[in-house]
Amino acid sequence: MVEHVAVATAETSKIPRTERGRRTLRAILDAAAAEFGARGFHDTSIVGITSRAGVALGSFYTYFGSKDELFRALVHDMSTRVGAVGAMASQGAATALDGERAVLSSFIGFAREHQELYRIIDEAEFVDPASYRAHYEGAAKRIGARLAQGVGNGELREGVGEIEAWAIMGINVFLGLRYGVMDDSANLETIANAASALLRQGLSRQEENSMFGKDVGRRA
Amino acid sequence: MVEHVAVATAETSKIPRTERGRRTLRAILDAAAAEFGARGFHDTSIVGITSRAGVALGSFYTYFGSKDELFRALVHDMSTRVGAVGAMASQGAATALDGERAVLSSFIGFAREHQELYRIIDEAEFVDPASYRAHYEGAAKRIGARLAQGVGNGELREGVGEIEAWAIMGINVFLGLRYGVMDDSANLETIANAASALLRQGLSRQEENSMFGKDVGRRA
DNA sequence: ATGAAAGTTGAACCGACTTTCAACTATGAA
DNA sequence: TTCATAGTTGAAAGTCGGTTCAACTTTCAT
Repeated sequence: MVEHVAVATAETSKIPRTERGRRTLRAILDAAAAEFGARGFHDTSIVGITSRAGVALGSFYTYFGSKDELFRALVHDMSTRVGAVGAMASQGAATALDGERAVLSSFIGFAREHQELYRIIDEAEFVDPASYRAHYEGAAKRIGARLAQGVGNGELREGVGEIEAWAIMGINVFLGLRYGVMDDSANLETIANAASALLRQGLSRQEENSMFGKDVGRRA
Repeated sequence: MVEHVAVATAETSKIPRTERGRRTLRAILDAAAAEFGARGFHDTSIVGITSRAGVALGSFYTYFGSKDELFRALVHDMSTRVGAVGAMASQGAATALDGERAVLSSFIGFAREHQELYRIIDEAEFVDPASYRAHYEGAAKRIGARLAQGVGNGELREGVGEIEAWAIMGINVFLGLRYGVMDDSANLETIANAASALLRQGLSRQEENSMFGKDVGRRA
C-alpha cells in the first residue's frame, strides 16, 4: 500500500551499507507509515512498528536515533512527494487555472492512494511544528508562483497573490479531506469542475456580474 | 486569555454543587485549554493542568473521569463556540456572499483571540475522531445551508452546493491559520476583501469572462 | 576461506504519566 | 451550631513504552 521508493536518506541517521540493511530499513519505513497512519504518533509504539515490519525491536535503533526522528523523516518524505505530484500535474497545463485544476485532481488522487497523508502531516503540527509550517508555506509559495504567472500573462486579475494562494491551498486540503479521505466514492471530475468554476468565475449568478452587494435578493 | 463562561456542563461527569466547586472546575478548564493549546494533548499532563490551575492533582478526578473526557469536553466547547460566532456573524448580512464574508472575518478574529483553537480541533483528529468529523461536517452543513439560500433567491449559480461549502470551509480554515494563528499582523479587511472577491467573481480577469480554458495566455 | 564491519536480537532499565484512594477540610442548609 | 455532603489533598500503585546494550549472526571485500 505504501511503497516509499526512497525516503530521503539524508534524513536517516544511518544509511544501510548492505542489501539486507536496505530491506530492513524499507520494511521499517513502510510499517511506520502504516502504523502512524492507522493509530497516530502517540498510539504507535516502536514495538508495533518493528513487529509489523517483522524485525526485532532493537533493529529500529540501527536506523533511527529516536521515534521522533523517524516521524520527521516520514513527514519530510510525504511533504516532498505531495509537492512533486503537484508540480508534475501543473506541468502541462495551458493556463494557470487549468494548472490549479490539475493540481487539485492529482492531489485528491494522491490522498485516496495514501490515506496516511493527512494523519502524518496533521500530526506534524504537534510532533514537528517546524516541518508542519514549512510544508504549508512551501505549498502556498508554489501556488503563489503559479498565480503570479497567470497575473503576468493577463489571465488573472491584478492583485491576486498570497491570500489567494492560501485560499486555494485550503480548498485543496479540504476537498482532499472530504472527497479523498472521509469518502472517496465521488467522481473526481465533478469535484474538479466545481472547484475550477469557483476559481474561474466565483459563485455569483452570471447575468450582471457586479450588481450584488446591495440588496437584490428578496431576503438574506 | 481563555474565559470559558460555561463549558457545556452536560459533558462534565460531575457538576459542582457549591461555589467553591464551580471555581475549581473553571480553573481546571481554563488551565487545560491553555496547556493543551501550548503543548498539545500528549505533552500535557494532569499535574501540569492542576498545578497551573492551583489545585491538587486529585481534584481533577472530582470533575472528570479521565484526561480524554476533559479533552472531549474542550473540543465540544470550542466547536460550539466557533459555530455560534459564525452564526452570529452571518445573521445581519443582506446576501449570502456578504454573510460568508462576515463569517470569515469573525472566524479569523476568533482565531486571533483563541490561539488554542487550532491545536484543540486539530488534535481531535487523533484523540476524538468522531468529534473531529462532526465538527467539520457540521460547519460544512451550515455553510451549505447559507449557500442554498443564495441559490434559492437567485444570488448564486445553480448547482452550488456541498463541494462549494467544503471549499469555503477550507478557505476559512487556512486563512485563519495563516492570518490568525501563524501571523496576526495583517489587516483583516484586506483579507476579507480578497476572499470575498474570490467567491464573488473568481480570479479571472474580468473583460470577457469565459474565453479562458482554450489558449489565451502567451504560455503557461 | 576469512575476519572485520554491518546488522540483529530481546531482556531489562528507566522515567513518566494516569489513576486510585483514604484521610482530611470546607460548605451551607436546617 | 451542627453535621451530612461536597470538595481537597498528595502519596503511591500500576502501567506503559522509549531507549540501551552486550551477545550473537550475517555479509562481503579481500
